Amino acid sequence: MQPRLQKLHECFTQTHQSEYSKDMEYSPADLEAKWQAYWQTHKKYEVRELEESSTKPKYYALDMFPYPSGAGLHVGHPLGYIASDVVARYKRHSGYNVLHPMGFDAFGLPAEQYAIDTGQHPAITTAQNIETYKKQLKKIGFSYDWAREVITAEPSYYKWTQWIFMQLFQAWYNQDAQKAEPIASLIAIFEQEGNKNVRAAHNEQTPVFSAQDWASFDEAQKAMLLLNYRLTYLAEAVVNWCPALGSVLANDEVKDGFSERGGHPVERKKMKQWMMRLTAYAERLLEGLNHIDWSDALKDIQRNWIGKSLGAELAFKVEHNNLELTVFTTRIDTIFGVTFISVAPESELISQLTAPAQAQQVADYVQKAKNRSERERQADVKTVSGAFLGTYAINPFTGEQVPIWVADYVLSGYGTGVVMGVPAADERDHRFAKHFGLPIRCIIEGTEDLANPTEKKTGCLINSGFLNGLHQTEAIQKAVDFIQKKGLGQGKINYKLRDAVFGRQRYWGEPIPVYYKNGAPFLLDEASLPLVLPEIDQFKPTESGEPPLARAKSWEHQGQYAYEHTTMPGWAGSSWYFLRYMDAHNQNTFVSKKKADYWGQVDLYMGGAEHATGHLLYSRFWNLVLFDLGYLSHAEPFKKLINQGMIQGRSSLVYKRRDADIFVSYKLRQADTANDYQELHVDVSLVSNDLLNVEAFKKWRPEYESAEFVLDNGKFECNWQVEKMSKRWYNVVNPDDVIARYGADALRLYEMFLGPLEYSKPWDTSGIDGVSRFLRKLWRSCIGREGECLVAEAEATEKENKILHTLIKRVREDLDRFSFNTVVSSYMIALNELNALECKNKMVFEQFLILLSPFAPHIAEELWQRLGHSESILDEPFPIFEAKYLAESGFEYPVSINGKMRASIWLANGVSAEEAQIKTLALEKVQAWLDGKALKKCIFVPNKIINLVI
RNA sequence: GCCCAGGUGGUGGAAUUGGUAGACACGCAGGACUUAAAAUCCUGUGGCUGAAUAAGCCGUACGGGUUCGAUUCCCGUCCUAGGCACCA
Repeated sequence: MQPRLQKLHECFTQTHQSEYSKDMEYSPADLEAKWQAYWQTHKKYEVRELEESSTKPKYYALDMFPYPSGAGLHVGHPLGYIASDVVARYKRHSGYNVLHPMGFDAFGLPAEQYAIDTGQHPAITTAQNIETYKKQLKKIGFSYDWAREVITAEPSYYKWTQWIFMQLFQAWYNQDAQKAEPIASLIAIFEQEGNKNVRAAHNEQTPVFSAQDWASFDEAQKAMLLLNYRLTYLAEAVVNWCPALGSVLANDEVKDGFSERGGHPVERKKMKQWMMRLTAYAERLLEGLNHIDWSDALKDIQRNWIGKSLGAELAFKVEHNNLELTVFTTRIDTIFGVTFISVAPESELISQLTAPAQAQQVADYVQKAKNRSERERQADVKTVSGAFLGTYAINPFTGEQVPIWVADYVLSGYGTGVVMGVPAADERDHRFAKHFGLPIRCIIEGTEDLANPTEKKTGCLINSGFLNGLHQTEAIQKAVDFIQKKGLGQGKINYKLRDAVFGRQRYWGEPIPVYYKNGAPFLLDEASLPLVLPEIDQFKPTESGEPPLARAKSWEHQGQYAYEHTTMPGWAGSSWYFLRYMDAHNQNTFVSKKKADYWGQVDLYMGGAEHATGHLLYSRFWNLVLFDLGYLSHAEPFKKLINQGMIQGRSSLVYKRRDADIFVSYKLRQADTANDYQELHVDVSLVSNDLLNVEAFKKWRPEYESAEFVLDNGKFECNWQVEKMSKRWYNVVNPDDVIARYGADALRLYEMFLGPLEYSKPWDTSGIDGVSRFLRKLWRSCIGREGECLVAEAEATEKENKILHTLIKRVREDLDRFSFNTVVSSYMIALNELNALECKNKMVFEQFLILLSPFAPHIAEELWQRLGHSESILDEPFPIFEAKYLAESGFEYPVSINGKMRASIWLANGVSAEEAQIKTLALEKVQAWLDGKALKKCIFVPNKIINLVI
């Protein structure tokens, strides 16, 4: 614990452990340690796969495992863990065989950056951080089966990450079968007929060869050709290069031209890289979303990222040339509005398309456009630039001549890298045409008089030949039919999704199990896995810019062939860890088919939405590949997924006058407009209920030792604001401190009580008093001042049963819809009501404790024992709701007049509408409101409401 | 710019299918117990008018609409957070 908190903490623990001995007083520190030790020694959370004869259904509750950072956990991290633990425990009470594991995503940049700075091996830093995390997690009382812990950086784990890489390498995507197949079946086709007729996901510039050609190739040539088809392949590609990190990054690791980790600038660079053929699965990744229970928001993020668009590809002939330009468009219906064609600056056709007179100008422009960094291009999206090539293409629909331009708004990587310019229907084309004075031809009815015709994008077509009068969908259909009949092109689906870069020029990652022979990559034997990360003297790149692994001494395959020097990215290990938990110690395979089939899909996956386009996409991809190859029986790994919100910090702010060392209490500052104030963040541990502990503040900030503090009514009030929990704002709250003061049960209850799981909400430590009070109240309801048990066997009264069953109903219903916050409040309501009745019924409290135990397992175990049980509460069946206890003989109806609640009336069940009306009208209050006016209508909804219209 | 989610007291939030808006909790105010404090318990607490624990008016971002009845459904506007962003 930080020293400044130490004092505060001592002060609190003193008051809490005052006059009573431990047996009498609710003392979370003691009983939580006791039960955590009990669970561990009795292995209460170790789970086994069950025999087929067992009737217990399985349930797999999973948390996104953490990257163990040096800072340790703050109270925001366990939010999702607590929720999934509540579900895991609830399912266990409900008779499920529950798998609830935890592990660590242990490869990653921070440990490596630290290694570069200090020379400390990242394995050591990582191991230390994992220890800290585990200690913190264990204090919260999770029901994790630690015997199944996985750590991605351990050779026994990454052996299988490498093995999966090998499966991807040895597979190709058969588009006829719509699935991955072993590469052997592709080689068989090549031997038979070459690659002419193969329908496979492959690289663009794959040469065409015959069976004879294939037979004549040597080993290295064959290896290079097969790379064009493998699901993981080595290719020259434009990648996101981050000079500060010395590594390439995947698209999801780059945000607005900066690296997501560290915020360093990222450049586009052409490099030879290991890639994953993610695009082969674009359609299935999209389609699979329809079969899983994820939030629509998250599915939308993935859908947008995959970016499917339906369109058409068609060829424009180039004048005085044999070339054809193929364009991709989603609006082929606007073809009659084409007034120019533009190609991307990266296009290899430019030199052939450029007229000699324009050559210099075009070369200059292309050079300039290529030199612009990704960041520059993104920064001024609105700047229009381009150059005329001096040549023309022919619009196949009209036979018209249209000029060909090069323009940097055209992306080489999307579609065909050629755009048909329709300035009357597309904003970018419009901007371009305006800037260069190209003609704009309106082709949609009602746009002729608009200053900017692109404001109206749909409507009846005009000036469009045989498409005139048609609407968008019909016109597209007719135009596509036309180009297909004429052989000009065809309907085409396009995806934004790109293949994922898989190599990283870093040390702290899984070595890629590949060596090079005659320049071609070859896989290691399965028997030589794992390929262990070699020791190196420094963790930096070599002087010549090679990745750190190039520093490894005599690290060669069979003593002669160089190993691959890049390592796998952070997402490799996390793309399959959920499978390893099922069979964590298997030495023979990554997961046995039997166990994978037993546990099947993850029933509940809890984690942050920030992984939407990274981890959650890559995991689905690997799972699909393993499914295709027959290792798994389910295509989608995560059946239900919940994104917990972020816990934000609640920062405390004080105000200091700029002209002097004078701090002024918040409200006085607000009233004072004459002076200018500086706003300062203060550590939230120095503030309680927005009141600053001035003496503690002076100790924390010695430079203000002699500053003046202007108090308001003897108190110094702070302002507050919600922002990200971060050391920088001094608003980080450590769960260890909260547990030391209130206990893990209170922490668990409070995190759930804060609000709906999916919401982001601020952490306000003062609110935890409420749940802490609730737990103490519960304790005192069961345990007397001498430590004696206060509850006894008795027949429960009608009222007690009603309270209990109301609670059972709410807890079950709310847990089934993952509404954790309302469950906590229903515990409070029930306890308040039982206490009002002075209930001391043993059965009622026993049932209450079982209902509570998923949220507050320690106190539930302790009181369960003190109520006379020798067995743990963990496997007690969850209470069953019985409607008979809630039955009422009537209902207290609210009576509203013209929709406003004015009175109420108790009516027996089964009362007729007529009788209800008569009785309601007889009410004095109703008579006063009627005031002689006629009743127009009476609405009677049984057990809901009576509404009188006058 | 586009897509998506949301906007309810001083604060976190509740109201599951359109049916008593503000449950539960924090905070605040007052009281009891105590030498005192802590802890505990009790009472009050959306705003306005009012002496009132009489009565009424207003009130779920704002403006309309549908309905006997709208926090909930529909249309428009504003704001906040997230995602995407020359994707043809």
